[in-house]
Amino acid sequence: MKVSKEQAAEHHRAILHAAATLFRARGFDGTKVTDIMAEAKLTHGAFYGHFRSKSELAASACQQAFEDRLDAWGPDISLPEYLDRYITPFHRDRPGQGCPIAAFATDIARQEKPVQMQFQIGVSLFRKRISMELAAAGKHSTESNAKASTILSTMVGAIVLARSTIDRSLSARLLKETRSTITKQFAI
Amino acid sequence: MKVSKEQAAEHHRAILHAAATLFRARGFDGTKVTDIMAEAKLTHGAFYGHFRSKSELAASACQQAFEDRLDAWGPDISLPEYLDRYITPFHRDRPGQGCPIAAFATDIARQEKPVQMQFQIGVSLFRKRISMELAAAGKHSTESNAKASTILSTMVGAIVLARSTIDRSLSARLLKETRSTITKQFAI
DNA sequence: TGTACATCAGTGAACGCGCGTTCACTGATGTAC
DNA sequence: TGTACATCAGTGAACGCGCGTTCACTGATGTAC
Repeated sequence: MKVSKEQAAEHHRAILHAAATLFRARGFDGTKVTDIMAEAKLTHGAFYGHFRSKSELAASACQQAFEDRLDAWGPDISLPEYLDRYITPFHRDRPGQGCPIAAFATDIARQEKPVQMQFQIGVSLFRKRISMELAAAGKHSTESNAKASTILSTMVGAIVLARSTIDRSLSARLLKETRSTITKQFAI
Repeated sequence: MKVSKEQAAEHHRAILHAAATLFRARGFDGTKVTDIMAEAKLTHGAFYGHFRSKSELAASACQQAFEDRLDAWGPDISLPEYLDRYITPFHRDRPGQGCPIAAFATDIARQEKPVQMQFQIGVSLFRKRISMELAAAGKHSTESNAKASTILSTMVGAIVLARSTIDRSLSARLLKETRSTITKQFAI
């Protein structure tokens, strides 16, 4: 049965949002089109009225995930504050709402080019933001790019490792240690 | 046609080796049983004479990959030397022979328990080794566990990020910057 | 404003391909005599 | 040492399930008069 144009647009957004969440939580291949549509309260057949293919959705959902994430890092949130939120069990346990870099890390290489492009753009924006924070706060702004790379690697690595560690207390310790070591080593 | 017991054992090893390589290079789900068997110069039907299932092979191959990797880090190789090899385009471009942590990072959560267990064991051994190197070389041995976590996160994060960066020169810069920042920050 | 009809978003059955797994068969191995 | 036969590793066709995608159909929307 047909629905109103507004309703259809709402559905489109719901599908994109469901995809951005599920892809991050279960991976691209681990998420079925039917799952996404069910999450959006629709049946799978309606999918192809909204997107040309699962792969096309993957690219849009990747972009969406980065957008949401960068929006959530408001300009009032400093790098130390952001790290305090990022390197946490809370973030570890919510991959669906979490950092797309950590979520798609190894999956992305096996996706089609358009998905990789979106990922690429997201990573660049993310690193730029870190670099800017370092430059704003610190003295040696020439080093801020290099430092940003290292800090980003550490952030992503910590979440990825924490997620793959079954022992929850060991996993939490890993996060805590990493967070405090960053503070000491980079003085942030 | 039947082959000798030695030949069969050789085939078993070949399958395991092919799996350890291909799983790292293309992921668990991205690698077909047929591909593994072809790499081992056999046909897919023979697989189930050697392993009960693809999943069982995944666990063995994961263990194998860690074993190979840790064996390659001989006792004569110091942490700085190991980092010089790890955080490189060479490593980035050879996931099949590379670090299983970086290769399986996000995949592992979607595998069956036995595979996760093997991964877990491997990560622990790896971190222990880093921690020992730090304790041996440094003064503050109480901090070496925490530092080891951070360094491991950074190593894994750097390779994962470098692999997902399409622009090769940007990717190489990221590695170079991360390697040198670690030296400065941790004095190693 | 009310009615008739064309449009088109959504439904759910069905298709088809890929891949893990099974199985009847083959023929070399290696054991029994 | 040589021969006959049972064993069993490997082969490749076939099975079956899952999942992305298609399609005929439905019925509410929204336009034309």
